[in-house]
Amino acid sequence: MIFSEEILKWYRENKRQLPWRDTRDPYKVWISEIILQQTRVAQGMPYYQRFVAQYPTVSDMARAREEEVLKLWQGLGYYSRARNMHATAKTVVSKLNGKFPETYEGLLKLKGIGDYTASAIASFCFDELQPVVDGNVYRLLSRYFGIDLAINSTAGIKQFKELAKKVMSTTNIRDYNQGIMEFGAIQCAPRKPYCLHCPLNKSCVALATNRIAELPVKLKKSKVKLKHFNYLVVVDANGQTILEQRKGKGIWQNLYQFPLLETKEEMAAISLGQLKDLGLGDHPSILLYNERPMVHKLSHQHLYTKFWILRTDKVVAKAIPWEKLPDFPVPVLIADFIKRFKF
DNA sequence: AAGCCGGGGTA
DNA sequence: TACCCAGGCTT
Repeated sequence: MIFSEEILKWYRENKRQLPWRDTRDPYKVWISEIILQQTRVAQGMPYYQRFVAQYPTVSDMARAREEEVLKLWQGLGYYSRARNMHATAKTVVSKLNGKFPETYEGLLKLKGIGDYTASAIASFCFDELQPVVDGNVYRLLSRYFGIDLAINSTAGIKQFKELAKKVMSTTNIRDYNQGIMEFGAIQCAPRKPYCLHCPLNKSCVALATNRIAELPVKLKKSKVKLKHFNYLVVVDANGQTILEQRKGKGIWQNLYQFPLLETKEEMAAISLGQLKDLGLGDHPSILLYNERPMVHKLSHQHLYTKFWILRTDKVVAKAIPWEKLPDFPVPVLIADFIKRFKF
């Protein structure tokens, strides 16, 4: 049987019921695709439900404040997705009359929509003949066709896209694209795929040559960097604390955190001179909350973190009541501390 | 072309 | 642990 027919058949028999599969509304499909970038379905599902409930239309999202969108996104990671999503909602409303573009080319111009996401929305909503090539598709194609070209090299990206286009269905691109990703995710899983009862096992090159475990090939990723974070948790005379918004380029852009001292080495003690003009007076008490640094692991950084509790009998200007903290979008590292810290 | 950007699930 | 996830943007 033809490759695409096998995919479609398998999909009909094995598809999961997912809310964004019941609609052709590009707004909802778009939300689901942004959320699912580098994110498993199980992790993204509750976020999808919350975003659709909170913002039923693109106008609702466009009207929201970025902080509110980030708060709803809190815990999903890769926060540029949320910022770009919000910016695109505003663009669609202000420049496109509230309507999403209906072509791959048009969608590609929007912030946060790259080749994969433009192909997904164009094919799912408008039946445009564009193949989707996500991590699942790379894996399936590299194994089935026995291709050891690195999937994240420039040549690999180009070749896999061409191959995906060559083997795609031209009669039901919507189900086929959903199907090939589902097949890769469930049947052709990263480790221990179910080759024994795979409908493609008669013609899979990797299986025939015993290379399932070696494919796909991926270029090595850069090394993890170690950083030392010292958070200054102020407790003032009114039991209020200080939060600052992260600006600039790095991680957690536009999220909030306690005032931060980043150091080259682990810090043993804090002197009054390091308290960043927080307005704590001359005699705050300094207590180290965790003697052993907590290690917060991101994919590219390991953050060795200490929380320093700074109590003062002064009233600190612009301090925030502890009960207001849940209103602010914060990294998981900060949210976990807030949850555990009782003062 | 390579680096950067989160957090969580899985074997 | 190491790898991966319905990737995209910046340098």
